[in-house]
Amino acid sequence: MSADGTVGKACDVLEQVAAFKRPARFNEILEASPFPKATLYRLMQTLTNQGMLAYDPEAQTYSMGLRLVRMAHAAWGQSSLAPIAAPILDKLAAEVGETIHLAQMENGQVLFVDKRRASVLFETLAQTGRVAPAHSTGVGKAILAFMTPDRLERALRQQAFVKYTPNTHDNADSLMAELAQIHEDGVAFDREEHEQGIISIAAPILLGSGKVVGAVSIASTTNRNSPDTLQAFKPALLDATARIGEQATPWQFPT
Amino acid sequence: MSADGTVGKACDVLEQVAAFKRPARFNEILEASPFPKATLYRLMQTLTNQGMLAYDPEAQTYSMGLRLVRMAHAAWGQSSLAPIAAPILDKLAAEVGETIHLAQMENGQVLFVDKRRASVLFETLAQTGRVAPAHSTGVGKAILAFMTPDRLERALRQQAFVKYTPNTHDNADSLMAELAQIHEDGVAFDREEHEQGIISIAAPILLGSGKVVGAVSIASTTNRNSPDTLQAFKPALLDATARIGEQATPWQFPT
DNA sequence: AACCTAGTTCCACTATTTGGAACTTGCAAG
DNA sequence: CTTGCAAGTTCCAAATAGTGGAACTAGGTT
Repeated sequence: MSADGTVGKACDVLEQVAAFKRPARFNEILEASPFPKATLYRLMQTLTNQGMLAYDPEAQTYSMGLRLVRMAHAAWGQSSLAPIAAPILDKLAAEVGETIHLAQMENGQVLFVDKRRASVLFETLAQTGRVAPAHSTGVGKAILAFMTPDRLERALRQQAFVKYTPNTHDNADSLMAELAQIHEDGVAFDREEHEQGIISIAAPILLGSGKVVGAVSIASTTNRNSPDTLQAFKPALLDATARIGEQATPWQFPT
Repeated sequence: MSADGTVGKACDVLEQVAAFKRPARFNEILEASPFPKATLYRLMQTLTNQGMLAYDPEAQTYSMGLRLVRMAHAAWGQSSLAPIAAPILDKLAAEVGETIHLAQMENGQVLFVDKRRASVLFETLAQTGRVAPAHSTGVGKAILAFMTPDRLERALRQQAFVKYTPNTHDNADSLMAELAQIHEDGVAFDREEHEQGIISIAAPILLGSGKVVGAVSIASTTNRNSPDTLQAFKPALLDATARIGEQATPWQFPT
């Protein structure tokens, strides 16, 4: 994306490697990257012996380093809502018996920071850390609806409006209309806009100052629920987000 | 630690910020870092607008950026045993009803990659990503005991032999003696060596080639169990580690 | 109003990064 | 066996990007 000197390039490389969902060969990464061979090579060497990347000499592949995992652990504990929200999400999960997501915004994209799975117990990290587009998820819309106009504008400019299902918003205008309504209502619905058969109700997490810092959603399938029945969870959901908002100190995201 | 050009410094800065377990002021970080003010300042700016750090203008604090979380998610799927081991750990957890850890080695330190909590359901990521010393944990010793001599030597050179409890090994010799015995026995015990009241039984995960890539432990408290009763879990544990080892492709750690 | 201290900017100096090209490996086809 | 090709690695002079001392600004304190 941008080019902030060497460090910026290093970050780009990390991102590239992350983009392969498996360990990748040097050449694969080279092809996907804008850097000349020698440059990329040196960068990857540096990152490798910093522990940010891991190189397997036998398979000649690079993957993300464990040092990164350790740092991310710190990140999770520090800059995210997750640790504050955890007990509240536990309680909410127990109450509603559905899958719950906690999300934050990272430049126009929804980042899932934590979740509670209804029945099957684990897999937490597997979903946590995943990114979804803002315009087609309950949490995304809940966050957008409560952003300040300028932040909203910036976020929307980065939207691609990919049409995942027939219900997905495919332009800014229809989305904006819904956002206004969400703002009034206090909760957002995902009516199979991201995935066929999956619906959710979501509410923003607001700081005392009124700043949105994230959102919580209760998701279900069309088999078990409809948007109308999800409506029943609204009080519990709003209670949870309010409590998280109260407890959140405003170490939130920049810009 | 080491100095690999700008990127190395950037990593050091990230580590510094991570070391504070809360968002930190510029000056706090400055004091803890070897870099001059201007240099640190520029580095942190770069990292911030790369999303590796997050800056809160209101509180004037830095914390780890969400971009790291996203990358770590990739790391989890790529370079760790976790996705392969997940179903097997689930089964093991159900069988033994105790807390289970999955760990990998990162230059002399044990990194917890995944866990299953006996009773309380969640908190997964909270522990996942944490680092513990190798000489005083079941998983650590299980891994060390099956390393090749040269890797072992390198790993031990980085050990500090901190004495956490009266039972902790405080020198290489006593540790080596136990490692030999563990190698023979196939499992390692942690007899309150890291934390008073916590014991565990651990077994290494071996690749077909015989290379250790990690370890699994079953942990309990002295109230509920003793090393002797943990012994009863040995078959289930060995079965689990064997199965993980079979399925693991050798994208493992470098050097 | 004078005085700190945390945070930010400046800028000449220099060390680091750059990347084209040449070299090495390892394997596969002739 | 040797020729050819592709992946990976090293070189080095040119130039860019990083350095850090010092000077500046903001905002709070005595």
